[in-house]
Amino acid sequence: MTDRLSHALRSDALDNRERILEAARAVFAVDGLDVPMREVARRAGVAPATLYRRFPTKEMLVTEAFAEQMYACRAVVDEGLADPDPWHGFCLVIEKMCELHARDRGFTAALISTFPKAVDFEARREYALRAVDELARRAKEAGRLRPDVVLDDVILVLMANSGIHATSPTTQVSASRRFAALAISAFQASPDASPLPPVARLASPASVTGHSQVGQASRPG
Amino acid sequence: MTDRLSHALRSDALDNRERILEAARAVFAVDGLDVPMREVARRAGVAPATLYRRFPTKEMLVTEAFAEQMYACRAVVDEGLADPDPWHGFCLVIEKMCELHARDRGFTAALISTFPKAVDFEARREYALRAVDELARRAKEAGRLRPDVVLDDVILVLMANSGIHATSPTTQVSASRRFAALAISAFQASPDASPLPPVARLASPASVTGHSQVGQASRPG
DNA sequence: ACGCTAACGCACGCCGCTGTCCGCCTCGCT
DNA sequence: AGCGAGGCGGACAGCGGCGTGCGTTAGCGT
Repeated sequence: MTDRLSHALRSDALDNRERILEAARAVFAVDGLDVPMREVARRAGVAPATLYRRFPTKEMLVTEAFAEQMYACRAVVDEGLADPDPWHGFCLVIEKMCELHARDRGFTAALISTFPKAVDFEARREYALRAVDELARRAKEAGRLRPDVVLDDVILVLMANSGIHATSPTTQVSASRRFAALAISAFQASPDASPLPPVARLASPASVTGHSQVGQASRPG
Repeated sequence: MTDRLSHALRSDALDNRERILEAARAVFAVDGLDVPMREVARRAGVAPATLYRRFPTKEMLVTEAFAEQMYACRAVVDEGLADPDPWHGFCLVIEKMCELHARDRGFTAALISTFPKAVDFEARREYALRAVDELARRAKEAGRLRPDVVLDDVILVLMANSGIHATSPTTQVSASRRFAALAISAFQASPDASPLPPVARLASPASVTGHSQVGQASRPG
């Protein structure tokens, strides 16, 4: 599909396109998605018109800019799924996802709430959620993940992680790492765990939330 | 100090002032702090000039609007401190704080990150942090709070809680409640708790963070 | 009741962001 | 090397929010 675009693009245009995307990624990562289009253009050393020609709407720019992040996202969940120890894989996913979002502020915004229309995002998102769901099922079967945890809880934690802000990128990832560890502590099966309040239905798709208990091992009672 | 202002205010001015604050609270709670000043004025049934006359800067408006929230905040920590069971008090503070922030999106923004100049906020904030610190110390002594938890972790959780967004207010508080429960699970002392990654130094004041271990019982080493 | 003065709101100018048009440039084909 | 189409960038108009000056209104004290 890249060819469909690039076959008609001249070399300088392609070059500019790449620089725009690079600049967009950089500035989105640091300042979030609310930066003006002109700022992206300025950092790319390009006039606004050029930017608008390549990416008529900000949504398109964002979608393209975070494509590789989406790949990273998929890679993380696949890595988690591949782990022989499901609990370890689950923890890995939590940690990596939190770090991913900590390193790129804009990606979180893009993924969580901002552009619901980007169908490509939706598909990948659902894939990731299904994978986490499966991982959680296995981790519960292994007795490491507490049984009353729900897929929405994972989303909850990811959303919460996006609320963490720090002054420096270093502090940001370190804070996020710490938070991920705390979240994992909360998810860990424990004999003296208090029951949780009713689940909050968030954005998990119906195809996954059909069963309210995430990765619930089919138990009769 | 209210008298110092109100003695010079005419009755209609005072009435408008109250309506402005009410409108500000309402809209800040739902939409956060990024709403235009004119929107507040519109909802209050007041011209922009009037709003600006009463509150020359948005910071002043926010400070006044959330004064009662700050009282509520203090009340929560005091209630927690007064609890004979420190762990129960600690949990109470976490829960109530999370709910407070869930119910009022703008308050979170105001408290956490936005207006560092509001000295009154700072003082109250520090007071609350000291109280939580003390509570944590006692809860650790009682063996209920895991010893490697740090005051910054509480801030971390509160910040994270602010990242939770939902479509309806009901879902919002329910999600936040669930999150608070998970956080408490993470904070709970447990024999099989994995060690935590290094703490992320956040915004806790030096007067409290002088000792890095929150509420650390004085141990030789 | 009357007037003084404070408060109100309309309307204005300013600024930053958005998105688009048009003349010049340059890449790429021959 | 020359030509043509596609690309580039400066410039422009529209919009929305911000903060303020000024004529008018209405509270409050006498």
